[in-house]
Amino acid sequence: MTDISNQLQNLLKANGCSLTAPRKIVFVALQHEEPQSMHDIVAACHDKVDRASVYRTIQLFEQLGVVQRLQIGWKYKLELSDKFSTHHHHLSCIKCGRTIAIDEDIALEKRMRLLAKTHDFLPQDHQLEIRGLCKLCQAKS
Amino acid sequence: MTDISNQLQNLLKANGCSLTAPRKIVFVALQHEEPQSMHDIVAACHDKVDRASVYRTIQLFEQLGVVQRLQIGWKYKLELSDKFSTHHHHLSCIKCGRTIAIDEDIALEKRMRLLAKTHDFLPQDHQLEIRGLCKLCQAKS
DNA sequence: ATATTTGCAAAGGCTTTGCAACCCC
DNA sequence: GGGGTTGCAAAGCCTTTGCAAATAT
Repeated sequence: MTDISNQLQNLLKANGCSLTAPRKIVFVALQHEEPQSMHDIVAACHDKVDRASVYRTIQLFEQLGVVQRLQIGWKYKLELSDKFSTHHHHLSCIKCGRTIAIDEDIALEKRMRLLAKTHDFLPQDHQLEIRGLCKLCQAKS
Repeated sequence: MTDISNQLQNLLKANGCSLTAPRKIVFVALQHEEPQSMHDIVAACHDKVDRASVYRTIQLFEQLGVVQRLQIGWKYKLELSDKFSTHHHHLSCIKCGRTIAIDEDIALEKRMRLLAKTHDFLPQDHQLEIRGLCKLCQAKS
């Protein structure tokens, strides 16, 4: 068992749940470069996990902070949260719909912490989406 | 007619649409301190605009950049976009669900522009959500 | 007069739920 | 054995669409 799925198993166990075969399959399906729609994930589990179970698993994962929802344009997508992948932000192209992940930026994170502090807010996690045109789509227009 | 609804009318006109009574009502419903769910907006238009027309109007407004969707926790909400309100970001409390708007922060915006630039990305607009505990909920725990 | 917009009702999708069978500890 | 899980099918939402009537320019 890999480190990461071990971590998942522990997290589940700590909450009285177990790492079952269907959950493993959903977890693997989530390991994808770009954020995916629920439809994508169901498709990626095709014939192996029932749609309802995928929904239930995603819901559980979200409660445990394994997965997070992103608003990409007009629809939401899912991806592993920071605990299970590296912290990053998104550039999403309004033309081709592609999402580019960008690494964490220390200066940005610092500034955000400061902002939260000025509002007596205790930050736990955050999400940044920059919408615009990607390099390829700029070239096309 | 106020400046702002004049601006809306011009924008609609420029796209071959008109500022009808139902659209005005939806626009007014959108002028709310916190981002609202579709359900809230339909309710705010109660008995005056049909649900389908609210959906059509919101869709149109989104295409024209009047309205934007936010992912607040597990559901999306709607609010007027920067053109029709001041640019800001959100602190959303994972306990009480309240959303606090925070003003634009020059340093942050600058940093984001830089980030986009390093990725040859042409930014048009962005959205930041910081999740955590608000002052009141921190006090409670 | 013509094109746009609306309400109503019905269709379509997406998501959740009830329940019996199944699996894990 | 007992609680957590799953698949299946059905129910429930949320959202979109077709169409005739109403409205705007």
